[in-house]
Amino acid sequence: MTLAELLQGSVHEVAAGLVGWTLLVDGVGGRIVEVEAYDEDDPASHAYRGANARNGSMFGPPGHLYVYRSYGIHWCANVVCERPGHGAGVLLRALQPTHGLDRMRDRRRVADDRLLCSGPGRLTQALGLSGADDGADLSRPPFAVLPPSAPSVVERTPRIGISRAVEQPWRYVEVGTSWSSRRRRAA
DNA sequence: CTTTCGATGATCT
DNA sequence: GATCATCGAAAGG
Repeated sequence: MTLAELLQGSVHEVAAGLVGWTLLVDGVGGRIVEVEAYDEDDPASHAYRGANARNGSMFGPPGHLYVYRSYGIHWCANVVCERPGHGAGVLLRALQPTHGLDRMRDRRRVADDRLLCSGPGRLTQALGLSGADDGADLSRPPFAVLPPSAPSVVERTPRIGISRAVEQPWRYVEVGTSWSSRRRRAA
């Protein structure tokens, strides 16, 4: 399976399928363990009300990045999906760091490696992503997206930090990971 | 341990 | 003027 082949599917197939892949930026990154799907006709999606100056890359070619500023402070990154005439993407929420740990620690300055990439804003900071990367093609350097060696077990939960369509289970997390943005609550 | 709240800027109403 | 796909420090229990 190549990234281009995975991107042929629906936003939800792409989101679930991306879990376990490795994302690298200039050789720095890790395994994708948590994402969220933002589909067309999704009130929580930035693309819901059509294209604007911020979300334009969501309406561009699949396999590119949509990077936006969040709460005026952080950057968040999506993988753009193929939805002709609409905008859709998969928000990258957490990685299990595997490559370039030293560079990530330099950028993040946190005591615990668990905090390097466990959140959409943390992830972009660790990888050095910013608005300059909005629209960038993930199939070309300095980016690399590598398939997993074995399939992951993925669970669906409601998405985090939104106020519309809050009950849709469109967050995809690798079962058993300790690198997601939220630890599983005790039962 | 949990909850609250400020930062900060683009977009929406 | 309000909201927001967030984070981290501070305050409370």
